[in-house]
This record gives sequence, structure tokens and C-alpha cells, in this order.
Amino acid sequence: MPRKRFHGLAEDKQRHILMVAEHEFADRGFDGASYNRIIERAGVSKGAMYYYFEDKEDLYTTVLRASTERYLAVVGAEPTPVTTAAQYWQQVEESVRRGARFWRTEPHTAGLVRSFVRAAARGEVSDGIREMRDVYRQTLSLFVGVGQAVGAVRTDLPLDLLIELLLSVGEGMDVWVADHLDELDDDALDALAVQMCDLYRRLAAPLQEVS
Amino acid sequence: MPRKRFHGLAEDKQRHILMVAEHEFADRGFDGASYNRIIERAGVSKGAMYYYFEDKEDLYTTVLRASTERYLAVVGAEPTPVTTAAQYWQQVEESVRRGARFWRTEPHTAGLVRSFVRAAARGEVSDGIREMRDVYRQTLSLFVGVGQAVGAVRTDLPLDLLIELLLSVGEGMDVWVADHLDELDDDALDALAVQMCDLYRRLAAPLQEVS
Amino acid sequence: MPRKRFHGLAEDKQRHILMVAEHEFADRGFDGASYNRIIERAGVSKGAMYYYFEDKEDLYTTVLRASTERYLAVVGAEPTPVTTAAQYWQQVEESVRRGARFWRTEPHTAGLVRSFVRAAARGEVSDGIREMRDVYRQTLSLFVGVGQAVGAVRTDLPLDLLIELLLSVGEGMDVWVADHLDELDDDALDALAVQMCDLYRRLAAPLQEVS
Amino acid sequence: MPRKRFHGLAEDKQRHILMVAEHEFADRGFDGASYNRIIERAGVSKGAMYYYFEDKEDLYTTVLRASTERYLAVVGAEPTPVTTAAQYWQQVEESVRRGARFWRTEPHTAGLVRSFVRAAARGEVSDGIREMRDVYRQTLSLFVGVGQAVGAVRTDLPLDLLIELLLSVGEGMDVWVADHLDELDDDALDALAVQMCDLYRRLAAPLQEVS
DNA sequence: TATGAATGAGGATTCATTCAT
DNA sequence: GATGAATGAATCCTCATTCAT
Repeated sequence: MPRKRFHGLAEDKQRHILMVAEHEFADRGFDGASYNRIIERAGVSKGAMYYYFEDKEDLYTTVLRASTERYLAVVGAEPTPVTTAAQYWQQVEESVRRGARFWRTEPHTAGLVRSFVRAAARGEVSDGIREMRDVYRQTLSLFVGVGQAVGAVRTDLPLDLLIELLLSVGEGMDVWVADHLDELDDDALDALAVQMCDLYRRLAAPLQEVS
Repeated sequence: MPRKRFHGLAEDKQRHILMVAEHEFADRGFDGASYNRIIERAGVSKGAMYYYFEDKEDLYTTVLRASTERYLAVVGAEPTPVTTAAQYWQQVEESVRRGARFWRTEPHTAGLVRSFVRAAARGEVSDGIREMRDVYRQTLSLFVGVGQAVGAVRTDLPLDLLIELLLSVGEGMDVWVADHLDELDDDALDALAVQMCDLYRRLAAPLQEVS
Repeated sequence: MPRKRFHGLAEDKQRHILMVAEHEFADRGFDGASYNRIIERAGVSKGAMYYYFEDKEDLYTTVLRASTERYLAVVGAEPTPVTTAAQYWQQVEESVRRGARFWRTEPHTAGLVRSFVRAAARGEVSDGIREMRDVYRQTLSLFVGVGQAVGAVRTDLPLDLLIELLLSVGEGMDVWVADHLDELDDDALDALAVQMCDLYRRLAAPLQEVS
Repeated sequence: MPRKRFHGLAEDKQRHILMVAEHEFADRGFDGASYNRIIERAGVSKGAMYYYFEDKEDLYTTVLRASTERYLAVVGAEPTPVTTAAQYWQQVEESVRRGARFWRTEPHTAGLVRSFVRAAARGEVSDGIREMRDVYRQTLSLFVGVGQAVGAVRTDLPLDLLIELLLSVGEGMDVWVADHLDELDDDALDALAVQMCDLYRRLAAPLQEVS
């Protein structure tokens, strides 16, 4: 039972609560975040918060879902059909570029997703969080599958390992960008998106293409 | 960091305390770990623990330092001189292979390092933890530098970004291996080490070598 | 007790609400029961519930009253006139037998009454609950009085003590039956009713009859 | 793990804490009792209380154990050997008489035990509470067994049913006495003890002796 | 050197009830 | 007649740390 009467609230208030929560979760991860602090900062009574969300995790997954939706809407949730590897990588590059722009406009969201991916990798994860993780991975699987179909992506690694690697290298870039956000202008960010895509390609391309 | 006091203890006791702490930190990360639980399980008095270690974080960095030392002793803390890219990658492959074996024999340590790398990426990190993180990175820098000297490693990316990426992809492999440890025998692990090295090479090799 | 409002509802809805409440109260006692949970499970709005019933206790007594009425309707709320001790005990035995059958068909009600009798014995009992308790006791008083009139029941104990004892031993049997309900078929239950009656008789008979 | 460092405290403080807890548990039962209130009234810090007792239940069982020990020490925890039914009942009467005196001197303890027996009958009981309950029942079993051996106690009922009944009727008397404690002087209490014993005898004696 | 008793703020969550609509 | 959003005190329990001995 993910969420409840929360969506009856004024849009402003909804956004405010989710934003406060996003900050807290992004900064400190799920375990480290204080539900009390979120409630206090949101200016909501304790009872009200438990009226909107079942528990801490429900709020977390709700925040995450909203962020994911916004992110995927920007990046493109589904791959468009391609027939050649070149087309495929071009499509990827555009996705990455759009994603990079999202980094800029919503740094907190990026931080949230970062903390989530990390937490989700941890062993003892609840159902709600696992579910969200799987959404992410399945979206990525889709893209990888299309790439394999046109011979753009290697097939010699277990699929879940390949996905783990792509996620990791994405996270690595993400962390680095977060650390250097102040020094990067739009052009630099665009250049990084190209680099990012190149990295994906290096990791994922079949052997013959690389050497 | 009053570690002199701690190191006056019998080696056995030292090892025992660090082992208990390693377990807890590996399982639950720094924030999630309970200092009380560590103290209780170690069978040490509370006062004694606060006599040996300044606080939770001091214990954490001490544990981490010990693990790091053991790990680097196995993997090779310093690169041996090489003159060609081929030699360089061979050396890397051997390091990775030794590292993979370490994964096997000390899974808890691997888990600890995993949780640490994650925590260290987090924003508000204390001095002690940052210091430990830098030890890791500097060691990696050394290897990367040698690779660049012999033309085995690209120089078109900021050094810290390249290191971040290598760490990330290593962590990704690490997570995947941890999830599949039961299904992997020694041969499979050796094969993965080769794969791992290939991944590093894909990421780090200069452009001309890749395409 | 604004029960008129409640009784304006469709009979179906009334029954449903009372049934849900009966379950909750039977399972967890008055204090342990959650009014929120009852409201939720009944599918009634919070405001409506507080429109039908003054508060948690009002619902409790209402549920209890309904159960009591059904129970007494089966067992026989009023003693029929008898002239000999033998007739009296025969009447009691039949009442007990009917009561035993009620245990079978409405185990939840039995559980409710059990939890109620216990709670009622507790010190700080509210007026409403005390009132309900007295209904039970007065009905029992009636039966005891008839027994005393025909010399079937002892008169050497304070009436309220005798009633307390009869209730207690009934509760004891009740608890035991609830624990063994699975193992008991209808015949066994009938035999227990006879035993039950014998126990009442042992406790309540005048001295000369016993020894 | 029942209790811990609690017994290192000054006897006075131990007694004080247990007394406060006994009051609360006696008045409101296990579920109804507030651990916070006990802590506050005992004048102890929250952390200290959790240093002495693992949790609420640990305190409860500790209080109960202490009360039980005091009670059984007065009543006589083990039956002395008897050879005739008459001797047996005489022994029981003396036990009951001693128990009645205990009622007088420690009414709170009696209340505690009352609330416990009730809670223990409830379905979902934790291990610690069940264990305590079994201590009570086994002690009673011992006495019943001796009675059966000399032909003083019936053997036609399941043992656990017989014990349930004896406990219940004892509880009934207990409740009545608690309600009338103000009106009863020592002589009246002694007389009640005799009555109590008679009631036990009525319930437990074999058939031929009764009719 | 070493002990372990003591602290109290903080953790997430549930509660019966009120009241503006 | 009826709704359901909102309340905030209360629940049990864990935390890292201090300090008198």
C-alpha cells in the first residue's frame, strides 16, 4: 500500500513536503534521515504526516517515485526503435545529455537517487525499496536489450552484472559531478555527457568493436 | 586518535575487538552500526573502549586502517616499475587477481570497504573518514600515474574523475560478486578477475588503443 | 449514549459495525483494542462513528449489550418457576447446555464476554462498563435467588461472593474450552456442559446436600 | 535473558523500583501499564531503567518473580507428605490460611498476581510470561498430585482443566476480598480462608465423598 | 589503567478525539 | 446527517557519550 490521501492536498503543500523529504533523504540516506526532522521542517503535525504516509518508508518510496518519474520523463523512459549500432549510440548519447541537464536543474533529486542506489545495494532491503530499484533496473534492461539486438552491446556478460557496472560507472560520474558542480558551466556539462556516453560504450561494446 | 593506548593491548585482544567492529560496520555501515553493540560483543567494558578509542569514528577509522593495510599488503601497495603498456596491464591483472582472492578469504573486510567507500562519498564526512578515503585514492593514483607514464592509461580526463570511475566500476563488480558469492567457485572467480581487468582497461586505456 | 442515532442505520450496517468491533474487542480487550482500526475495518468514516457512538467505551458497551442480549435469549434470561431442588438443577443444566452450544456457534461473542468479565473486575472501571457488568450479575442473581427459594442453593455466603465464584468457575471452564476447542466435538461439549452444571452444584449446593 | 545488573543496586532502590512497578502493573495489567510512568515515578533516568531491565516485559517478569517467591515462601512451595485425605485437606487449609494473611499484608502483590493470571490466559503471550505462568501451575499441580495420591482429589477431569478451575475460583474469591478489604477484620479473613478451603474441596473432591 | 552506572535526547509509530466543512 | 483532515501527547525503546570511582 504505497501512499494514501496525500494527493488530496493542495499541490503547493504536496510539493513542499516532498521537497523537504527529498532534501533529508538525499543528504543522509534512508536510515540516516530523521522522520521527526522532516515532519518538523515541513511544518506538519505528526499525526497528519502519518495520515498521509503509512510510515517512513512509504514517504521515501513516494519521494523516490516522484523523482524517478520526473527523471525518466526527461531522459526518455523507453528506447525508440533503432536498426544500427551507430543509431543506438546516438540515441544513448542524447539520453545521457538530457540526463546531464537534469543533474543541473535538480541537483537534490540526483543526490536522492544516488543515496537510493547505494541503499538498495545493501542486503536487507524492504519490499518497497526493492520494487523501486527494480523499476530503475528494468528501464535500463530495456535499453541494454535494444543495444544487444542491433549488435551494439556485448552479450558475453551476465545481464545483471552488465547493468550493475553501468549503474556504478554512472554513479561514479554522478558523484564527481556533484563535487565539482560549481566549476562546471553548461558547455562543460555537455562535454561530460559525451564523455559519459563514451564510457558506457567502452564498457558495453562487444569485443571486436573495442580492440 | 589515541591509538597508542589501544596498541598496548595484547595482540589477541586487539584483533578480537577489531574483528567484532569490522563485522558490525560491514553489516550496517557507519551510521547504522551500534557502538554499544560492538562494545558488548567484544566483551570489553565501556570505559575501556572509550579509553582505547576517542569515539565511534575513531574506532571506525582504526578498523578501516587495519583492513586497508591487510588488503594492500595482499594486492601490492606500490606499483613495481614497468616500461611497456603490456607489462603494465599484466601487473594490473595480477593485482586484481590477488584482490579477488582476498574477496574470498575475507568477505567481511570486502564488505567493510564497500560500506566505507559508499559512506565516504556522502557529503558531510568527518576528517578521519576523509583521510582514510584519501589513502585509498592516493594508492590508486600511484598506479594510474605509472600507467600514464608508459602510455597505458589515458590522460584526457581529470585524474580524480578517472579514479572515481575506476573505484565505482570496482564497487559495481564487488556488489555483484557479493550477491553471487555462493554460485562462484575459484575458477569462476579467477575468470572474473580477468574480466575485471578488462573492464579497467576499457575505461582507462587511451583512445587510440581502444578503437 | 447516543444510540438512537446508530439504530437509525440499516440493520445490515449496524450488524457489520458491531461484528467488526466484537472481533477487535474479543481479541484484544477494551484497552488493547484500537478504535481507529475498528473504524477502518468497518469501512465507516471517522466522523460518522463519532456521530453514532460517543466514544470508544460507548461502542464497547453497545457491542456488549447486543452480545448479552443474544446470549441471554439463547440461555433464557429469566428462570422459569420451579418447586423442587431437582427441578431447579435440571433447569440449570439445560441452560448450561444451551450456553455451551452458544460457545460453539459464536466463539467471538464468548471471547468478548470473557475479555469483558476480566476487564470489569479491574479497579478503575467506567460507569458504562460497570452498568453492563451489573446486568450480567443481576440475571445471575435471579437464578440464584430461585435456587435459594427451593433450597437448592446455599444461603451461608454473601450473595455477591457466591455470584463472583460462579462467574469465576464459569470463566475458568470457558478459558479451558477456548484452548481446546479444536479437539472437542459436539458430544464432548455436551458432556462438558453436564460437568459444568455439576461444578456449579458443588459450589452452590447447601452443606447438607453435599456431605 | 531475564534480568541483569539490577541486583547491584542498593536494596532500598531495588525495592523502590519494584514497588513502583508492582503498583503500575497491578493497577493496569501488563499492556495497560506505562513503562514511562514507572520510570518517572521511580525517579530513575530512562537510560538507567533500560540498563537494569531489557525491556518492559523483563521488568514485569522480574516483579512477578519476586512477588511469586515471597508468596510461595509464605504459603509453602512444596506439599509436605501426607497419607490420608483428612491430613491432606488440613494441609491445604493451612496453606490457604497463610495465603489469606498474605492478602492482608501485601494487597498490591495480590493485585499483581491477579492481573498476571488474567493476562497469561490471553492468547498471544510472550515466552517470559508463559514461563512464569507455568511456575504457578506446576506448583499447583504438585499439590493436586499429592491430593490425588491419597484419594482426596478427583481424577475424572483433565488435570489442566481442574487446575484452571481451582485458579479461577481462587481468583474469584480474591477479587471479592479485594473489593471488601475495608470491611474485613482478621477474624473474618480467617473465616474466609476456611470457606475458601471448603470451596476447593467441593470442586476437587471425588464424587463419592461429595454426595 | 580501567570500570560500569547513569544520562536524556532522540528514534519511529499509534492513539482517541475534535472540528470546520 | 456526515465527512475526513488534523491534532499532539503518548507509546516503547536505542543511542553515543560522560564521569565518579
